[in-house]
Amino acid sequence: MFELLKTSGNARRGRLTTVHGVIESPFFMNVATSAAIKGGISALDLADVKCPVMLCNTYHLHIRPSDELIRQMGGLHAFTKWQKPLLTDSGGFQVFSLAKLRRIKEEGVYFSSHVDGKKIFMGPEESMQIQSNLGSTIAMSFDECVESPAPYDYVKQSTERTTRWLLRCKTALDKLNASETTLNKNQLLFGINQGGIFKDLRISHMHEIAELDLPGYAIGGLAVGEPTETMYEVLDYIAPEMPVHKPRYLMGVGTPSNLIEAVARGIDMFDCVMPSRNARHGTVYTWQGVTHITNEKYKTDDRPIDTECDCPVCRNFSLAYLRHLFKAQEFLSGRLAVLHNLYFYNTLMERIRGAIEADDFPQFRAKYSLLLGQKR
RNA sequence: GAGGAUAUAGCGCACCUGGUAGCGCGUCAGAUUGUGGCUCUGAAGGUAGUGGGUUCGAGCCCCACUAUCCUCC
Repeated sequence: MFELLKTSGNARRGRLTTVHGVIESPFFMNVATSAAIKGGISALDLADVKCPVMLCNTYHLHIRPSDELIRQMGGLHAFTKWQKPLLTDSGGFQVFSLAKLRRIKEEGVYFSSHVDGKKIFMGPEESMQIQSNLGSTIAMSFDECVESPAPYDYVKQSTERTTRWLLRCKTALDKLNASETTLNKNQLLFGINQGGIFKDLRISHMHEIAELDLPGYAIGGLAVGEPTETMYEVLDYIAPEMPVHKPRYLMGVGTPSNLIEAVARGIDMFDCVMPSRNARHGTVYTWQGVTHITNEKYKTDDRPIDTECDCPVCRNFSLAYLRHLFKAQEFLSGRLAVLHNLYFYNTLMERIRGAIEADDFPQFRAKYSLLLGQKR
């Protein structure tokens, strides 16, 4: 159940209630692809970085260790010891971005595993079965994420197929949720809007999937190569077409600036590999902009990453120490930088929520939207 | 003590029959958007161990010295 608590312009402050707990929105989901946040972070660390939702990947977990195994171990919550809400991706995006030799048919996608080349078939029913086995709080529908740019005719054909796949997803998950042996009988299905950067396809697709009255809706197929301004234009016209009383999830986005700008356009949920991937490569976020830990200027810098940050890393370690860890390729470098970046992202969302509540969001946006994208 | 080999960027190497030096790693800087612990882009950095000779011209050919390595006694 989603409650819309307050708005500020198009920005929304809401609350999503699930069987695994209540989530205050807007929020950012922390990506744990293979049931672990890369960088050596376990579910036990996530409270320290104020993580509201963990996101795991259907595609990866299906291949290894397999969803059947995870189900046998009691589902993802029991397996990972994460007790709060958990979202699973559908596998759609990975099939299109990682898998080799894929063939898209009406029934689904045939592809080879990126791990061992094994031939795999995944369609809407398979994706739902896998996510049901994983027992996540929120399951995402199986879609095709079309790369950008793509020709209009192909996007149209693909989007229509994604609609048909969504119907099959709903039928399949309803059936699974009704089964006595299902781990999470309250598993929620979110639909995904596609349509590339074509306004008429985006809007007609949104209207079609909204008719299913699903518990939430996502916008897919953005931040896949198009200019940032184009992504904002799509949000400008698609968000008003989305159900008001359902959470809106912009998939795979983005930079701190992207999050602020998307919230300003009415988005409630995000996920992105950026804070964790960049952290592992030495790029960290601060309230004065992004910076590279490995820069020589930090060689003897005794200050924390961000003097305004009170994360466990900034309370204890200096830039000089972190730079050393990166140069020495110590495993700890990634772990500490990831903890900081996740704390930063989750705190950013917390401050956005606070700003909307305090009727201060326009000022917050004006102050930070540009600043957070700049180099410190 | 004798014989042989090598000396070129911080490190490891290349430059074919002599025409004023390239590569990898590292360093420095920048990318990175539903994560294959990646990947990509750009920059700085050497006048070739030292001295001399041959030549219009030497990293390359010759001599001496120095250093290092290998083998033998």
